[in-house]
Amino acid sequence: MDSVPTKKKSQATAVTAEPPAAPDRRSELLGTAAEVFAEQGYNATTVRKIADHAGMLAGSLYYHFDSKESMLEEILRTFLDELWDGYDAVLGAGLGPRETLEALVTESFREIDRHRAAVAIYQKESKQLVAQERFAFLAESQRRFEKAWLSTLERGVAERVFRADLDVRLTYRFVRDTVWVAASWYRPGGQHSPEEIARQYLSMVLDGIAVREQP
Amino acid sequence: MDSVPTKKKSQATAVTAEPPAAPDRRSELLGTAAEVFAEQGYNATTVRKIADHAGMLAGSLYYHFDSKESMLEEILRTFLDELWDGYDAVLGAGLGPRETLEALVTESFREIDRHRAAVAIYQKESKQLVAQERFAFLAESQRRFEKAWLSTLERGVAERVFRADLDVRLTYRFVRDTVWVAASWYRPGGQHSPEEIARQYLSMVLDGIAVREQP
Amino acid sequence: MDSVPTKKKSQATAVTAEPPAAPDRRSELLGTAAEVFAEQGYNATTVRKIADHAGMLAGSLYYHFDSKESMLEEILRTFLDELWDGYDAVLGAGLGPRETLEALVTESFREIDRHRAAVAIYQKESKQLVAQERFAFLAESQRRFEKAWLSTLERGVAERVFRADLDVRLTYRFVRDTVWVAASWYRPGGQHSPEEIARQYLSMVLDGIAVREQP
Amino acid sequence: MDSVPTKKKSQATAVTAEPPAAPDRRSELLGTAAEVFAEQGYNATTVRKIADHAGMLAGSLYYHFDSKESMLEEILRTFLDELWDGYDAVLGAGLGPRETLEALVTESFREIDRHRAAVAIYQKESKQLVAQERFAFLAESQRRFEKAWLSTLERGVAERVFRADLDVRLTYRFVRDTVWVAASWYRPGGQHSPEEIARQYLSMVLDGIAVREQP
DNA sequence: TATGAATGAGGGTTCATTCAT
DNA sequence: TATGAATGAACCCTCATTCAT
Repeated sequence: MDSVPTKKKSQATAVTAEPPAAPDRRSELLGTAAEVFAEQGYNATTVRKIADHAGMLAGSLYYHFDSKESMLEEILRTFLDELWDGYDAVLGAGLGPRETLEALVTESFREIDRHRAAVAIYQKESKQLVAQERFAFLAESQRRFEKAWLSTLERGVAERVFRADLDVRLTYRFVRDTVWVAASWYRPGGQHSPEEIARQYLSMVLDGIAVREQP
Repeated sequence: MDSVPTKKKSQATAVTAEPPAAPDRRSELLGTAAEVFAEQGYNATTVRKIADHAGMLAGSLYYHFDSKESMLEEILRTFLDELWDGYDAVLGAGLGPRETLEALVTESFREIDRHRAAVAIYQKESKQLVAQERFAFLAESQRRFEKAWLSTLERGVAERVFRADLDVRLTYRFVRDTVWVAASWYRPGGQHSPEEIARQYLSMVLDGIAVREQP
Repeated sequence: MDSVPTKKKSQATAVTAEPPAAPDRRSELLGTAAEVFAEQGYNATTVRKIADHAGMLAGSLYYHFDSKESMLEEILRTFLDELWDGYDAVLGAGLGPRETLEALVTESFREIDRHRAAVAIYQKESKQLVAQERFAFLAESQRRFEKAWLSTLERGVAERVFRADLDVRLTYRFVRDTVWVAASWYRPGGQHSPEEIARQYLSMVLDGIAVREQP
Repeated sequence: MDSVPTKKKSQATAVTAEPPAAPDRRSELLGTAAEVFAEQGYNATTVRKIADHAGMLAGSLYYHFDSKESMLEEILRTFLDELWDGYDAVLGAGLGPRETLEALVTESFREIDRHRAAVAIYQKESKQLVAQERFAFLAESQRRFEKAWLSTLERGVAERVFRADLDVRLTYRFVRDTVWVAASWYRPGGQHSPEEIARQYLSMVLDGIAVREQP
């Protein structure tokens, strides 16, 4: 199960919770669902599979959620909300372009660590989903995302921190993809911490993998 | 349609004949299917949608193919066969590690150009598919792929062409994913040729995006 | 193949035949079809299976026949026509009840020998078919059949050749079924000739299998 | 519906309870399915027809059963299990050959009375089914069946209870077929009880239908 | 909260049949 | 006469969803 408690809220709910033994059955189920969606794909995941993983019958899920789609929506919304909490903090910190890029990448790997399943789902499904009204928030998020990265890269080029000959859009795509695609192989609790992966990754992106010729 | 001209043959056929213009209704249909699979995802693609795109009824497809799955298999097999033709040529050319890496990346972007749809399908579906006996050839290909890249990177490190502090496996994953994920946004006939994209990408990977401090 | 040439006609056609090499492609195909119908059941037999056995494509059969059902009809009609040729000869011969019964049974086993496939089809399918207008001739045949047997049995009882305590209808059913069901295991050219099987069977039906107590 | 009361249990349940009157929606549905299979043939029976007879939609059947085929399997298994309960009791009772034969025949007609539909299905379909792994139990049953009958007949011949000139295999086939084929016309609740039919039948088989010549 | 049973809309597939060549 | 390709109806089955209990 995805044991990802929403950071700040979790404490609040723990306090106010009324039915003692039900701190958040809902989030528990969402975690389970996210896990299965990530592993098998949204379409290939039947409601019954989710229910099986949760130890209940398919129909029973509908007490908690309106539909399979609403589960997906909630999973993605929760993830993106948290992601933007992090990103906004970085973007509002008044850092230089290189430091911003480093912070964004590091924050991204942290989110992958926390929401691996949601990220994997996002990667695989968002392209089809954005077309639906219900998932318009994905498009909105993508726009903000693109803007944040592009402007950081452009600022870097302008300030001569990044190379002048970059095709900024192309670079943006490469960087974006490489970061998020990591969700497909990253396993939380493995040998690399998110921060370490970020460092390695940044080292490669910023300085390249080739040995520099010593003049 | 999949604008995949068979490299060398394309000229020959263009010269010789149009009357036998239906040598391969089969390939035509596979191209259509690949397009739809790539756009909507394999599971979400109904056989009827493919048939619609091909201007026929769903049942008619079964005159040409055994099943929806066999279409998928043939699409992926054809793509991988051609990919390995190209890779094997590169790997057998006796190049140094840096040149090998450059040639592999360039070849990869050429394959994306030729088999965009198949690559996109491969990216999205292969993880679920390898579990099935029928798609065991995907696992085999992945093994060879990993070996080719890892050994190239290791050779580069040993020959001091690549940085000594690389985490080779991590680097492999980054490079691999970034290259192939390009299939999700690449549009053949767009403003960037495969070779140009390869060049930009290699520049980033090899030398980094940061401006080098002049000591 | 069902090597059942229509007895008398075969010679006639052989004489009149115009396309030298096509004495009766039609009957050949019907024989093939009957074979497959008998082995797999009418419903489970696809037109393609018949065509495969005949070395042609499914669609090609429609040059020779209107439909799958018309093949079935022709198979059954041919069989019943011949059956009644034989039965009518027996019934019109003015035999006593016991001799009539013996002759009918013997004739039946001869038909099984000649039209094994058709008999097997008849056994399995006639019950469903009679409901259709097209196969009304099956019902007609059944009526005649029942009448022939019942009257023979009744005559036998009246003439004290058969036991007085017989339930004639029940006996009729037993005799009828046992005779025809033999088509399901009979193999032409096996160790028992039709006449020998008839003899054994008649011996059992007429005299019983128990040893008679000698008073 | 299949009016198949479980022999001994029927009284117990009749006494204890009606509220838990739905212990077996499953058996109810199987009875319905058996009825339709018997009447229309397995292949010609659509799942929808079964559902219609049961007053539900086709898809709903799949809540109770895995597939159409699994319904067939369960129907045949249930029938054969009960049949062998009866046969084994007879075979283990230490009767003489004639009494064994009488008891087997009587038991057979009782099973036809109880499982008419299943017997009819068995008759029509078992030949095609045995080829499938899933229905291997049919072949097993057939082997035991043959052995039981053949040995009884042989014992009878050896003990001079049955005629010495019998072709035992042929006799076995006649007896076997005549008994079971009765399922195609037998109607439970008709004018003949199973025991009466058995008596008539045995009288014919044992003593023949011909009047004995009084010496 | 959860179950058991059912719904209804498809989805992949089969197959008898048609028809231009 | 036969082929190759397609049609269209029907079939078995799946699955998200509903609802009385």
